[in-house]
Amino acid sequence: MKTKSFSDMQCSIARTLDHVGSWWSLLIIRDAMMGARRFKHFQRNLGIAKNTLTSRLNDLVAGGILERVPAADGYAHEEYVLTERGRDLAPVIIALGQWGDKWVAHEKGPSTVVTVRESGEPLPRIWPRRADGELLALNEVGMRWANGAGPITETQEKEDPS
Amino acid sequence: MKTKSFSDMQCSIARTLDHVGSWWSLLIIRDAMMGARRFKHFQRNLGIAKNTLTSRLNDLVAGGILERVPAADGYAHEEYVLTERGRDLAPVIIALGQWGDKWVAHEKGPSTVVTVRESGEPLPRIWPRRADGELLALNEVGMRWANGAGPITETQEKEDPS
DNA sequence: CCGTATCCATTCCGATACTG
DNA sequence: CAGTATCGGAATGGATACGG
Repeated sequence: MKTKSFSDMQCSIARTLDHVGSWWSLLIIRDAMMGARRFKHFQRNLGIAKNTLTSRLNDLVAGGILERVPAADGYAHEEYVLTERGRDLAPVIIALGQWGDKWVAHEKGPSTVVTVRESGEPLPRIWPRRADGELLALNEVGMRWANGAGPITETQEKEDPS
Repeated sequence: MKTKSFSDMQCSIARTLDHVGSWWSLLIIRDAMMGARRFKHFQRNLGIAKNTLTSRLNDLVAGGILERVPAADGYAHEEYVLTERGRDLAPVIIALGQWGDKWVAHEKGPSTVVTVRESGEPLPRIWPRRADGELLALNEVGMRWANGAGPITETQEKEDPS
């Protein structure tokens, strides 16, 4: 991000963060998922400065998250639409939103609502599941370094206590 | 974040982003999920400057994501452990990692592996599902503003082309 | 080992004015 | 409407030296 780029880290999370770019990027992606396609949509919804928005949009296009396409209705301007790469960020966006709804909700309630379209009910929490769809407890999820080492609840070392 | 705080936005995503603080925060949380508990763990794993690490850790503690606890082994130092609030960020972390694995993988492969502990197999993709666990296509997921307005694939307006 | 205190470089962002 | 150009302020992050 700032001084050091994360893109050379051998860590998918860091590489993703480096790619997405900044917090504004995620909010722009959220708005794109909500249907925003035009410069003025993003600008109005987010209250972001125009030059900043230009910069973020360019980054997202360069990163293959957004794509510039001619306006479908025949007008002169171009529009910004999510690529497959960008749509694939939906779980990240939704998970962020669900965490916020649960832990840092606004007193006036959430501004966006995510539902199962078929039933109209709120989308179940995005959460680790088994292949058959069963929810997993966190201690049933194994996180380890690719080179071996310990599970989520243990430290990676024996030696050298303080 | 920078100049403007997102915390007053009526948007769970923005509020979450504001809470988490910075990219380093998410990497620190990832490490904590991997079992890191001590200052030196984070510092070594992330290659982060000490003062920056101090600052981020303090923010995370203040935000209720991490908790300072006495070292379990009786040594003088304290350790940092995830709160429930922090553990609840697991879906975000995992989703970020999965996106990175898919789209911006490192040539040497991912550095961390997430599995179903029971079977040892890779964790299925974190993705929106119905209550019964069935995967949803993105167009089966409804995203709308809380005050009404259109679905994910439509713009929010009729007026004012150009 | 775990920080804290300075100092400094880079980046991000916002406000404003201006162009096609 | 959709940017671009310039400016300045703020936050992030790194290096280093120092204390508990």
